[in-house]
Amino acid sequence: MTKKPYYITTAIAYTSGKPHIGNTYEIVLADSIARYKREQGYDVRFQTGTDEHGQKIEQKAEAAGVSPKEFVDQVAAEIKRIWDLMNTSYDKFIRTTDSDHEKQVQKIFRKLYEQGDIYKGYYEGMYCTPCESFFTESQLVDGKCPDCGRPVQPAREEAYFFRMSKYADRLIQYINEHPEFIQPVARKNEMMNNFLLPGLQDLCVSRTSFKWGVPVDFDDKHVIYVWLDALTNYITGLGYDCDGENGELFEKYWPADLHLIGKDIIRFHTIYWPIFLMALGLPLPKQVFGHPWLLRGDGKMSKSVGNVIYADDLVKFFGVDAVRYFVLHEMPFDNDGVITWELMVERLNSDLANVLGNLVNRTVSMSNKYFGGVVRDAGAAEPVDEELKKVALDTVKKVDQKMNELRVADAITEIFTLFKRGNKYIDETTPWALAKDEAKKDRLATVLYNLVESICIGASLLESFMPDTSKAILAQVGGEKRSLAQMEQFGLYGEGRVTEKPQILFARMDINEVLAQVEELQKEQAAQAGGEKEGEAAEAAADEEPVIDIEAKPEISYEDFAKLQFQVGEIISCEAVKKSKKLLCSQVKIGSQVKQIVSGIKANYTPEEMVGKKVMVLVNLTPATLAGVVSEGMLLCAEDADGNLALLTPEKEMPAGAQIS
RNA sequence: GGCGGAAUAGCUCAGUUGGCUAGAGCACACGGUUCAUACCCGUGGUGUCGAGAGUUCAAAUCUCCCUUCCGCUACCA
Repeated sequence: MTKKPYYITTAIAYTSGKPHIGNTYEIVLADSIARYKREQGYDVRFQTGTDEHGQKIEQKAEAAGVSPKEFVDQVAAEIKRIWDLMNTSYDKFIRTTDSDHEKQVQKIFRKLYEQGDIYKGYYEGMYCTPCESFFTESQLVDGKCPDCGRPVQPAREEAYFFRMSKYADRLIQYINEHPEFIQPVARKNEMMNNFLLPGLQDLCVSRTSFKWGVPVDFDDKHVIYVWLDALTNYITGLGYDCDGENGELFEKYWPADLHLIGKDIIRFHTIYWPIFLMALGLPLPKQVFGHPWLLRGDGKMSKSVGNVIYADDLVKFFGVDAVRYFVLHEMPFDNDGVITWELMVERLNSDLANVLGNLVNRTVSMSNKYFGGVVRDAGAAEPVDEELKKVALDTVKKVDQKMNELRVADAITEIFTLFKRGNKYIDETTPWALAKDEAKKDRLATVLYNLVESICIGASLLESFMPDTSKAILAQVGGEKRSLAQMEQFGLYGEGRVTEKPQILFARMDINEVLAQVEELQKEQAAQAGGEKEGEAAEAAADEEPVIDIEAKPEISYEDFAKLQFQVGEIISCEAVKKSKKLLCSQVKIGSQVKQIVSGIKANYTPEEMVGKKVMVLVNLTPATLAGVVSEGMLLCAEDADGNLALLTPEKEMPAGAQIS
């Protein structure tokens, strides 16, 4: 009998730095699903890997004084090390710098170009520099920018674009006919309403502003931009060949059953990726699941604060399986989950140590004490046993059902319900009381047998989620790992022995001690981050603050620059713009006049704190109306990669109206 | 601004097509127990099911409206 194939992938991790716990969640989740599918009898192919191109990496490598390849080799090795540390059972770790991948990406690009899906676009006459937007001819209004009405400018940049609109209707149809394609379903509406139904924009698929990428082989000024390079890993990793010489793996496993990705890249996986596949004449993946994030409960993670949680630190504290348990259990299906040190210690103590660890411990302990470690069913059944058996067998079914819905957290909860039932069974049967009566020896043996049998079932189910713990439990109770089919009945254990002494599976931890250690760790981390900022770039560039890349604009002449009039302005009053989430409206004193200026900085500044600030103002900008309010200039701001804004202010006291040049 | 989602116990959440005294886990309190990792078992909730109105024999559930939060998106001079 041939097994049914099942192909599951994670997103490939960007090799700009060490992955934190949020990245790690995805691989552990995928691993649990992959392991469970194997249990279900599928022939599973599980692929993960790294996305290694781009300007950010080019710049980081330069800062570190190494070549981009050396840089990504190091980071990719680190990522792989953490994936291995987490005991994940991937079959293939693909890197986008793998030569066979790069070769295929080039071939794919060429093929799409030759069949007309990719075209070379020029910004000439269609680029509005102030709006930083590229428009097609049809979008222009009277030959001018449809947004601001100003003339569009000829630009010297060229780029390749993918004709997305050509396939939009087919994609809409596919999504409508396959309601399970985008998970959770709420995301489907977002994609439809925001992108597909309003009309898809063509996607820029090449860059000339950096070199670290796969070159377009017929036009080597260009490198192939991220999505065409990164997304295709799912097929190149199987040996896809665009000339039709596909490897066996591809024929067997494509289309993918599940792309597991973070919710931030759903758009690329549910719109661009399917369209690329359509263009290549390939079937689409069956399902894309955009999982939520695991966040810290006490604020955003930040290296400078030192509260970034890394998987290997967690493993040092709690061990691999405990960490796997945390991330899988705390992550709900469609909302962001929260993770804190307190929560982890609580889960460790109550679920892992008290419920599971202690159940195994007391069972092993009693078997040794009363029967010298021998476990066998003496046949002295009582009605109370039936309920335990029922819960055990039901748990198997419930776990299966939850896993088929990808409800991994719920599946684990079901297993722990069985362990809890085991503890209750001990109280119901009071083995220590039975032990006092020689006539009840058989009953005592049967009780312990039922316990061991239940534990074997629970431990076998646990394999997909906590593989080492599963093994450790089975070893302690002298049981064999069961297949799903073997868990349709209760009583397969036969006769066996438990280990001589119970091993502590999970030691309880004291929250205060943990927090004290965490504090030490955070100090170290913050100190390290501080050190890096002071310029020890070569040493630890991978952990530095992010490099900011923005699109390079064409060079301008001094004359162009001289057209811009900057002056210092003083904000004399400021209020939020109604009808807008991001805009503040300021009255700005510039020399003897006062201008009203609207700025999109509400997320970073309150109206109160704006007042009194001296800021840099672009004064001679054509007035425009924003959210119904006239704006007569622009406040200059710096912006980081996360969109945080900082107003530019004169470094020394300057009067309002002072010229800036 | 557009589209969508959410609001239930101290905390995290479940509540299927409207139907009995609204549930689970954690935390907390008390009781029991002693095989066990100071553990386990049991008991304990006056929760205006976000506010208001409506439909119905019956609403956490359906409709309308309001408030607050969140997601995606647009705008952000």
